[in-house]
Amino acid sequence: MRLHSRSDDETLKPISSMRLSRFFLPILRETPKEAEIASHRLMLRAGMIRQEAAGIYAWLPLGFRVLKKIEQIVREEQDRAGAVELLMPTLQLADLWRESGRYDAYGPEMLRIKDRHERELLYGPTNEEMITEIFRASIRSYRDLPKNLYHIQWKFRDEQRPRFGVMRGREFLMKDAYSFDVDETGARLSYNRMFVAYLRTFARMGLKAIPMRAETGPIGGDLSHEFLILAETGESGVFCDNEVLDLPVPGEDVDYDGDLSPIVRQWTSHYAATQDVHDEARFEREVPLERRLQTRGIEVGQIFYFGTKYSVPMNAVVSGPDGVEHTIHGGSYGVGVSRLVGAIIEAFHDENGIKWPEPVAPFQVVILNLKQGGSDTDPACEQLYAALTAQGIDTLYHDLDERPGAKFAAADLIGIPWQILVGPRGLAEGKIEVKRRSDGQRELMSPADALARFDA
RNA sequence: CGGAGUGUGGCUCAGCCUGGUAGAGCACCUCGUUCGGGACGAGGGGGUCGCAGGUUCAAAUCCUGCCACUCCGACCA
Repeated sequence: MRLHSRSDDETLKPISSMRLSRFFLPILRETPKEAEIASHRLMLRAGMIRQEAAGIYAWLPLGFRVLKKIEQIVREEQDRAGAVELLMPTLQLADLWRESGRYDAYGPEMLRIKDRHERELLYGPTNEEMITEIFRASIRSYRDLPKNLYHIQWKFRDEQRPRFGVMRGREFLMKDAYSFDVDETGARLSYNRMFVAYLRTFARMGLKAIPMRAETGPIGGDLSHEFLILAETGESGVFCDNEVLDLPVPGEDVDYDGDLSPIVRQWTSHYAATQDVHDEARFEREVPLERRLQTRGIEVGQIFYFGTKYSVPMNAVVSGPDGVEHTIHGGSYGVGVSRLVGAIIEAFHDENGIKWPEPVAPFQVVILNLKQGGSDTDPACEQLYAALTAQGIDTLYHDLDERPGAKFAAADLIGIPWQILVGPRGLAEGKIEVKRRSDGQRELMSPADALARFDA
């Protein structure tokens, strides 16, 4: 199988187009009874996931594509902000967690297992201990700081009650980054970099994510923000000044080495808090009545500054400019990558199915051959499919011998942003129809015009 | 972890109360007619009825235990 093709500009580009006849897309016509919320229902119906156990899902090809797209956006923005990717294992030694004191503190949410030698292991719910161990083994000088290391890896938290599909699974894919600085001043700069990176990350997925002051929970520390997207089905109650919805998101050219505090200040000066930390008196004092927004939200990320919580017990120190050892100041920064798949669907769907924002869509375009086997439609579809693929557009060609109605329903369900309808009726006039999934807008045009429109 | 439920073909469900050798719709296969918003007809394939015991001539159905899953609540990226 060819995995790559060489395009005109000599860069390697993966071939991501697909014929439905070769794909694996087990669409369900009826809604499985266990699915309560829209994203869970639609992910099951669209053949994106299959439940294997409570809170544990197999990612089928369509869902996997979206997961990968989201993961890549997260990765690009972490890299842009100066974080460095690595990959830590899912299994960790219990002894490592005894060093920080969390092995006993964490409770039954942590999955504990033993190997054949009776050694105690755990399936990592997070990686502060391990990254601190990795850091302290190699970094000795303040001159090597700051550092921010991250990985995108599967986590396991044995939730008492998993629900809402991938929004609250036990196994989930998370990006977790860890910053190391010589003092609190430096750590707060690292915190701000992640703050800004998160604003950009979620905006690139088409989401309005609002940073809110948060409790620090079992991770510890004294400075933390949760990033929530607003959705009625969210698990957290939120109170905020609706002006935060219109604040500008920093562009690609943001200087991560510069002073980011004005951006952070702008986003944090408006009232925004989850139910846990909500202060009604302050809310009423600071926000005029007409701007008070009380709704629900889905947490898609959280950032913490936790100081020396792990570096003290685990003895992570560097030599400072003064020649003496300084305990490093740390922060951790999580993004729920798999949760985002569900969260995005919650934000973008209608009664017919999903409406993917283009940056995370599993395909950009789906071609619907309205008369499979037609002497005019088949070659027209083949030409479009080949040309779009050559243009670098991820295209799904619905080439199954199904009735038009079934193809329309399937296309709406799986939510590809653009549908190209190729039928004998339009083709008789040399036209095909381009339909935008987000608003249903349709336009008749020639195949050549359609190709021009999608010329990246 | 408290409370409430559910396990019957891939999916949605009926059958269980009142035991008698397993059904429907959708999906799938074959043929034909169809074909711009989930077609129709005819024929066909597919199920250890969650698992293990027990009662009985006979268990999807009654009894006991276990397992899995779901929902409400408390808790969490």
